[in-house]
Amino acid sequence: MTVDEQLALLRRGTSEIISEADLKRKLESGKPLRVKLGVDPTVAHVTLGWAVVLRKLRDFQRLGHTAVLIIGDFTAQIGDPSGKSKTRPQLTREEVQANVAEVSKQVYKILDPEKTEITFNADWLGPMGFAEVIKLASKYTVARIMERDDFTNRWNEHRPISMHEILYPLCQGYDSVMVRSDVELGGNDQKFNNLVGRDLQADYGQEGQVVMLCPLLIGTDGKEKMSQSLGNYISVVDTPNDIYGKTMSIPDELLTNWFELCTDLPMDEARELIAANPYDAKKRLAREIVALYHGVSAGDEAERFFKETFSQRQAVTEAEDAVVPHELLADGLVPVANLISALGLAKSNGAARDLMKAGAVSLNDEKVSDPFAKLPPAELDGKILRVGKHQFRRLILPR
RNA sequence: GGGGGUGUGCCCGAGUGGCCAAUGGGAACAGACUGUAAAUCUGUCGGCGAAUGCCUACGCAGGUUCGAAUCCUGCCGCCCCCA
Repeated sequence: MTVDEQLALLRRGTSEIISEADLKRKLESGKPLRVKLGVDPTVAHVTLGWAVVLRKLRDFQRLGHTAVLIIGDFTAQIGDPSGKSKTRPQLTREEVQANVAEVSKQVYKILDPEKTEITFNADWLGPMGFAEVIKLASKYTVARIMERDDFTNRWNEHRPISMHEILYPLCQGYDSVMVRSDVELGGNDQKFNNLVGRDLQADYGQEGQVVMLCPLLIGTDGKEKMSQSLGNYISVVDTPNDIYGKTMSIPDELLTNWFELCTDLPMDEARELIAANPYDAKKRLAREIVALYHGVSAGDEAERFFKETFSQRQAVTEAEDAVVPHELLADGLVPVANLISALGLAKSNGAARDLMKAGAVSLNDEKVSDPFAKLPPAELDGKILRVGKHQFRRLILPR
């Protein structure tokens, strides 16, 4: 593959490359590049949003380069100032490692483990002395730090900015120095942080990294960036039916964005599909995404399930098994509301009853709208309990 | 260091002694419609409970009162002005 062809591949799904000339030069050098990606250790799932950059990273790997994942176990304690500036939960090293073990399984659905390095930034940020911190801080000016949107806005709106938040970009930038990254990938919201890395590397006598930014994937709510904390996400380990269904629920306006960032379908084809019929295009999108993480046949299967269940409204006949807890069997009649909350399908008994009143609960396609309904176990066994649009369970009696 | 202001449920934001689990808007969830889209309409929206009920909640801790989100004291956070 020529360098220009490589560039074309790498460009898809990115919004900015700083600078493309630098990237081209690095590719031409022929040496394997170290491509850095910062990872938040507090997340538990690889979402499609995160997958956007991971997939880009995989493109690099296919071209022979090395992915360098930096687990931000130290920086997580500070919390990225962007967004709502909420302090993140502090995790111990052990918790972080357990988390990382779990998440990396998901990450390797996309990345090639052979070409992936995983490092923890507490390894170098943790032991730094105050003098070293001061030295690092001296490399950057307040004026430059304040260029960051989030800081500018908060400053103008008289909202607080803590000193430690100002150091956050420096921590991330220092990571780049420590791993000697050639390229750093990130979402658009990481532009400032990643540019600090590029600058700091120069200060430490290294060649500045190329900064590659991907647009943020809008979540299933159609409004905010996809994120776990907002609950508007699809995880790559969601079941095929869930991935398919959640994808079908995104607003039409997101189609172009999602095709570009979540699939490998050529964009000309995607645009044609969308122009022809958004609904059919969305089905194609959903099928493509399922296929990416569960295989082509899973995509077809999910589409069939969706069509039968939602388009044709056939009764659902297959669902995850759920055992009726034996304590609910004690007096011979099972209160349905309690069953629903016990199975985690509603937050509380009260919430379950609210759902029943609203007509959101059914057993084998028959509505159970009496909030105090109690049924003999025999009438539950083997039946499909449905709560809301997309929660299904096949009820099993304990033996 | 001095002076002023402010702190309410997921968010914004009313509420200045009882009728307040707390008006309104947004979000969220559910129902109808539908393409599990959009738009629209309807319902729910602190927890437990079958319930007239109980518990928890209006920054935190105390106090006044028969009774406080509302009054008092102290503390904490945040903002503004001055130094």
